[in-house]
Amino acid sequence: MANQNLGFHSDHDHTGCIEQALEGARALCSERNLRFTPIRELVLKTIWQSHKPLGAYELLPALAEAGFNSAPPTVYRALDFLQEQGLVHRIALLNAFIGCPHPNEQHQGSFLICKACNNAVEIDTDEVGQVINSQASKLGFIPEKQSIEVLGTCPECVPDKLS
Amino acid sequence: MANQNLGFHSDHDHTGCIEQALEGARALCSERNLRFTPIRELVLKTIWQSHKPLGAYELLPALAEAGFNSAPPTVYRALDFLQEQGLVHRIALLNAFIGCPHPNEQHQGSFLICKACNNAVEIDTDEVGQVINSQASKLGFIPEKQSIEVLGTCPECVPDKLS
DNA sequence: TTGTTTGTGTTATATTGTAACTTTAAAACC
DNA sequence: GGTTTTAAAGTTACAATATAACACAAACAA
Repeated sequence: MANQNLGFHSDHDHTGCIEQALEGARALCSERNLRFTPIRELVLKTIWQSHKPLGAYELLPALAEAGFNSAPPTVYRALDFLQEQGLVHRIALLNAFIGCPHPNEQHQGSFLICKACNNAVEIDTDEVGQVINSQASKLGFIPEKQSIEVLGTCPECVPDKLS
Repeated sequence: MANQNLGFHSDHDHTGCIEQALEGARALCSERNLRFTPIRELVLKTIWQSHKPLGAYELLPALAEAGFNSAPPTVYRALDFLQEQGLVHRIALLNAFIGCPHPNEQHQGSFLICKACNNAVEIDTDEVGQVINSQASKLGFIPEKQSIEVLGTCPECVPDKLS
């Protein structure tokens, strides 16, 4: 799957990202015999409108527009499903959700998050993740879920770039 | 400062942890010419009653008991102050706060969190933190704040220990 | 001691997330 | 095809977390 190592790039063809994500999700659900319902698809599609994490409540208007019930439980259920399947990640620092560019590979979902433009980019932390896990094991701790998130400023937003 | 490498140990003298934390905080504030007010002290002390992260609202009763105003802003202000000074960390995955055993050293605050008993232990992630930061830099990203949190099961709570 | 800054009191409300129950629609079975 | 079973969505109500805005008071600085 392409487009997964874009980094912070404002000038890519984002339509491609969306298409790929939806296509990938369809394939994945079909493989796993899961129902990729209209609501789930719409939520995923809305999340993929940008590379900015969206809050659950920001997804409600899209549901309303499409004629669905737009109460919180609806969107949280869809988000739960998408998270369980690895199609979206939740960013704890922001209470927000973002699409995963490679839902098939088993991984945690680590992010660089720009405070200025709000874009978030998923990074590969398999190696450091293993270091952390082995450190945990030494303390007798059995790790299950890891969350690595970095707040900062992306290259598009660094001051000198702007001047 | 002792007691900072306790790991998951249910049987330590916790009074020591509390005393040390408060003493350290007093020293730190005095050094930095900051006011360690009764409310700030009480909030810190309450947080240190255990090694379990506490939600902001769980701190309110202690304020009420001591005769202070116990509306949310009071506790959030104290928490903001304590966080700024590195005396407590916020655990994003839990929306909860925990005391920092070594507020003097510059660091991020990474945690192993037990889903069963809720205890959280701070771990040193300076090395992996640097790896992540250099990875970020390669993408032109300027990191500011890092959050590393691991959910799992602590040695006191692993099934075989219980049987 | 008079301003200025910092901390606290207070009210109200914003934001995020769930519980519990009903209704509908899809899938599985006969 | 019709019936049962299960999964998803609709709906209402509310819980949990966090902040805005303004009033007041105590500490500090000149």
